[in-house]
Formats: sequence, structure tokens, C-alpha cells
Amino acid sequence: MHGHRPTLEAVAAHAGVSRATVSRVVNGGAGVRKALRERVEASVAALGYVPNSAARSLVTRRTGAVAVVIAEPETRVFSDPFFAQQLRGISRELSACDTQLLLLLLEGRTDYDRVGRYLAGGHVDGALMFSLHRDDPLPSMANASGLPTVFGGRPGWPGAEDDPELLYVDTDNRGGARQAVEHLLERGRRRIAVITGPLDQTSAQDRLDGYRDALGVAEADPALVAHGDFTAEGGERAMAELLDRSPDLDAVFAGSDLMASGALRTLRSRGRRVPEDVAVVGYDDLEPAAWAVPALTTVRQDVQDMGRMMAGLLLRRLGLDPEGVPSDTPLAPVVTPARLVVRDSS
Amino acid sequence: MHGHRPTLEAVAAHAGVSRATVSRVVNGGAGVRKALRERVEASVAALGYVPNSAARSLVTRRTGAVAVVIAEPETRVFSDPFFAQQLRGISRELSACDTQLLLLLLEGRTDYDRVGRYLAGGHVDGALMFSLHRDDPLPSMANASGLPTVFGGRPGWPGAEDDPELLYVDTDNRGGARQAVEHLLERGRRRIAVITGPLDQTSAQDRLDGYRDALGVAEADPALVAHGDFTAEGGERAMAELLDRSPDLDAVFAGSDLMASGALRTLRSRGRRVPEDVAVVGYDDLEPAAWAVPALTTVRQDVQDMGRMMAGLLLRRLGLDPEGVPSDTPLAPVVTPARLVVRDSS
DNA sequence: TCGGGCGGTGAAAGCGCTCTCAGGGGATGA
DNA sequence: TCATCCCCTGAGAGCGCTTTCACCGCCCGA
Repeated sequence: MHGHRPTLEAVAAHAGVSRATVSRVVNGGAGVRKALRERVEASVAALGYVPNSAARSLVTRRTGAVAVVIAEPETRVFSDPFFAQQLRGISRELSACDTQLLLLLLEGRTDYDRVGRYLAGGHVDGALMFSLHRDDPLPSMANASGLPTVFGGRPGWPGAEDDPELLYVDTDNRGGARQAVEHLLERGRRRIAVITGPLDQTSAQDRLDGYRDALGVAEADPALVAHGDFTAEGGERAMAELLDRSPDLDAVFAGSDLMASGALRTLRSRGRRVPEDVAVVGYDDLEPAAWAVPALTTVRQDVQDMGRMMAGLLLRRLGLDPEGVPSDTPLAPVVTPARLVVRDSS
Repeated sequence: MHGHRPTLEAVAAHAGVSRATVSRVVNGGAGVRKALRERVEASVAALGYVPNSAARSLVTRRTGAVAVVIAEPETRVFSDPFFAQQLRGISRELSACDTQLLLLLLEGRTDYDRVGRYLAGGHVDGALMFSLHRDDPLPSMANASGLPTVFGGRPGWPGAEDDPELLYVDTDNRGGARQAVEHLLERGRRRIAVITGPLDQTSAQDRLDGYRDALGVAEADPALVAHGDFTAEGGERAMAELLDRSPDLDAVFAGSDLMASGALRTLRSRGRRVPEDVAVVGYDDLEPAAWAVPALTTVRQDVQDMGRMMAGLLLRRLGLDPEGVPSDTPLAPVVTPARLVVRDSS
């Protein structure tokens, strides 16, 4: 197999030059006379030489790869278009800088060790982390190993906000949620329930806060609050709970489109019409929103762009200025706006 | 940052032993006296030593990582649950062998170079390739670089079948399609249309062949055949075409659930009732099938398990026998069965 | 004609790790 | 008590690459 991949040495011998010269040519050819460079290039092509990445990164201390770490089971990562979109933006930005994307998924508690070792082992130049819960050990692992890291969503662990080095990309969850609930109020709804995401994630907590803001209360009516986990099944269950507790509710704000579509299913099976009996608003504006029956009113955040920004931030942190970014832009967290999109469900 | 990661040397000095001993301990500790081993382990912990992967793989010629190459735009990869499931199986199998999964997506023609270089550069020990079209250059690139590779789906390029080394995992697409169409015939349908996937993929071609088998014809009625691209949008368009060409059709077999759900949308918008007016059968039995309204009759293939098998095949090819596999099992392509699942749409 | 400068090239020193090989010491058998 | 063997351990040679540093011509100005 890998049998006898030619080495620099071999190319040098073939071209009748030294290893140093070949190395220079392979890395751009600066400072090598044209005639020689062409001779070397011919040899490289003739032998089918490809640099050995291990040897190279051993000396350069760079790998040209970036890890995307998602602390969720594959089930969610791949069924939730949120990640898909995010990854898409990331992947696009990275490949523009010729950097490889490495996807690491953490499923169980035991994976933390493996991934921690991987990150610390110098396999990657930096990391992008998502979907972290408040007590997740990953950030401190990354921090301990000194790996440059950018987070998706505002980190929620204690003291996170005080770290001036901290880099993240978030969206205005609180404002978006407020818009959603205000919209329901304008539609004349009065018993508005909420289905939250896991509250140890800032995005879920912020959306709940936005709900409270809109209603002008400091504490939500417990009968109108149910907790989901950002999945459709969770939304289905939460909606059932809500209907049991508050049969008179006339609207529900779900913390994600997936949960909203789950809620839709429960409502349908319980014979409630949407939006006549119960208005539904989701969050994210991903595919399931537009496809749901009826099409979901939701809060739009440009997830793909957020992914792109995360990657951009990291690349700049690594000193690989992505094109189109003035190099004097300060390296700081980014918060993008959210916007209500009204469809048929409200 | 990576500032001063301790090296083997440092640990050796700290523990008062030689590099060789530390290396042995780090790699399992075989052949090192217990007392010494514990001393070394303490030093490793005290210094927070993590082996440098580049140095290690430079000498071992192994990276502990495997690439999954998908020649489809991210859009599809992440919105099509097919890949999600497949990846899930793969990821599960790989992590059992402590092997990292590296996801490489090819979007445009230009990505081929980058990925080709990456694969040839020794970043990974092997590759898993999916969703290849007949003239895809990737297999020959992998072959040229001698990278052990397992394919998802029976490869369709000329001469592929003759390669005794070729490893792939496929499902009985032809048989599954035949079952689907026979089922429609049993239901009394007579004008059965088909929406194919891209015919330069063997899976799509095989499913079309199965359709013909069931109908007992050598060539399908062109008015009843439309081509999609395995996406929901494609299914939507194809269904519209079919209705225009053959308004009298009473059933449609779609080459994937996603295309079937697109077809469902078109049928709904054209006012055809499913299954009363038109029966619909999909293929794959992934989430969209069960969720569709009405729930889709479809052909089940255990995609996740296929992923697992692909990974298993590759690991064995790499000499990392996954647990539970008798080591004398011959290394050969696998074809899994397909089974009809009847739901509401037919 | 000669000295200084400069662009281009090669020799060689590692990067951090694994692994072979040789040697040292303790235990064992006579 | 001495020789033999075996178990551990350490020294050292690379893995393939980058990069510094010294050097060799060559061209220029004087």
C-alpha cells in the first residue's frame, strides 16, 4: 500500500538538487531560480511526490486542520438542520483558507477523554465548539491545552463573560424570542405557553427570558412552561404536557423549529387546529419550519452565516486572515440579529 | 499557546528514566516493571504530558484517523438523513476502535484537488467513500495513492466488478424496488410511474431495474419515468412532470423517501389524494418516511448498520480487528437485504 | 583589477517519537 | 559459589521535513 511513497530526498536526487531546494519549491518556490524550479517541479510530477504531512507538521507545528466539536449525539447532530447549516458555513470558510474540517462528535461521557486527548495531541490547530452545556468540561480542557477555540453560542459557565480572550458567535436570542411573543400578543393571544430548550444552554435560557420580557413578567406562569431538548420528540412531549396542564392555552412559542414541529404533531393528534385554536411560533427558520403543515411562523437567524463567522474568527486567531476581512478588525465576539418570519401557523 | 508542551524527554527527565521507558509506558506499559511504570505515570500526570501525534505518526506510519469522503454538496449531506444514519453507524464503529472520523465534503470540481492531496498526504489511514457517480475521479486517486478504501454502494465505474480487492457495502436495491412495485401491483395499481435517482449511481439504476423486473418489461414506458436527484425538490419537480405527461397514473414509486415526500407535496398541491388517487412508495425508510402525511410506504434498508459494516470492513483491512468479528471472516463486499414496510401512502 | 554585496544553493541540525539492539543485574540451577 | 538465562532498561538511529547558516559565484562599482 503506502509502499514507497517518494520522499523529498528522492525528488532531490531525481532533480539533481538538494532537499532544501525541493522543499523550497514545494512550498511556493520563493528564492529558487526559474530554471531549477521547473526542473524540480518536473521531478515532483514524474515521481508523484506528495509531502508527508506528519513530518511537515512535526517541524512547522501546524496541521492545517481545525476541529469542530459537537457535544451531542449523532442522532441530533445529523437530524437537526441547525448543525447542518452551521457546518456548512464553517466548511465553506475553512476551505477558502485551505484548512481541513475535522468533525468530532461526543456521544457519551466516555468520549470526553478521547476527544480531549485528541485536541491536546496537536492534531488540530484550533477548535470550534458547539452546543455546550453549562458544566461541560470541554472548554476548560481546550483552555488547559492552550488550543485556540471559538464557541458557537454565548458560553454560560461561571466567569465566562470575564474572559477577555473568549471568542464566540451568538445570535440575539432574547430579542428574537421577544419579537415572537409580541407577535402572538398582537394576534390577540392571551394564554401563551412556551416550550424551552435545555436551560443549561444560554440560547435556551435567553429565549425564555425574551418570552418573559414580552409578557412583562419576572417569572413565567409555571403552568405555561414546559421543557424540551430541542428535538421534535421533546416538543411533542412538552406540548402534550402543556395541553394537560393548561387546556385553555391559545398559543405556544417553541424554542426551536424542531420542537415546534413536534408540538404541531401533538396538536394535530389532539384535534386542535393551528392557528385557529392554537397559534404556534418556532425558532431558527430552518427547513422544517417552511415545510411544516401549516408552515411555521418562526424567528430567523442566519445560521450558516454564523458558522462562517465562527470559522472566520478562528482563522484570524490562527493568523490565517480570511480574505475580505480587513486585518485591523478587532478579534471579538459577534452577536447577530434575529428577525421574525410570519407564515401560516400564527 | 502550545507554548511548551512537555515532550517525552521532559517526562523521562522528571521520572529519572530514559525516553524509551516513558514511550513504553505511554503505549501500554508492556515490559516495564510495575514500580517504574507507576513512577513514569505519575510524571506523565504531573507534567500533563500528551504525545505529539505528528511525531508519532511520522515513525509509526499510522494516523489513527479515517476519512469519510462524500461527493455531494453539504446541503444534501446534512439535509438527507441517509448520510446522517450512515455516518452514525460509521462513527460508532470507529470510536470503538479508537479511530477518529474525518469528514471531507466535496462541493465543487475544484475540491477534488484539495481532497486528493489530503488523502495522498498521509493524513489518514484509510477512506470511506460515498455517493460516487460513475465517472468520479476519486476512486482512481485513492487507488493511485494506495489508500485502503471501502465504498458505500456498489461502484459503477468500468471494470470495478473485476477488481478482487474492491470492498463495498451495498443493499439489494433491485430486489427492494421489485418488492415495492409488486406491492403496488397487488394493490391493483396499473399505471405505476417511477421517479429515479441520478442514473450514474448504481443504486438509482438498480432501483429502476427492479421496477422493470416487477412490471416484467425490458424497457419502461418513457411517459411513466421521471428523473430526480434524490432530493425532495427533485421529487417535487419529477412528480409534476409525470402528472403532466401521464395524468392517469395511479401510483408512483420514488427512488428515495426524500423524493417521495417531494412527490407527496406536488400531489397535494395538484389535488390528488394519497393513496386513494395515487399510491406512493418511497425507498430508504428514514425519518421523512414515517413523518410524512400520509406516512410513507417504503423499502427499509438498515442504513446505520451499513455504515457500521463499511467502517468494520475498513478497520479490518487496516488490521484493526473490530471486536466481535471472527478474524477469519474473509474480507469481501457485503450486500444487505431490503424489506418493504407498508404504511398509509399505498 | 580587486573588494564587497547579493541571490541562490547545499549541508546539517533538529522537530518528538518509536523501536532495535546491546548490556546490566538478579534469579536460577548445578 | 559460579555460569546461564531472562527480564528490564537505556543508548541511539532514524521517520521526512523545514530552516538556519555558511558558502559559492557572479555582478557591480571603484
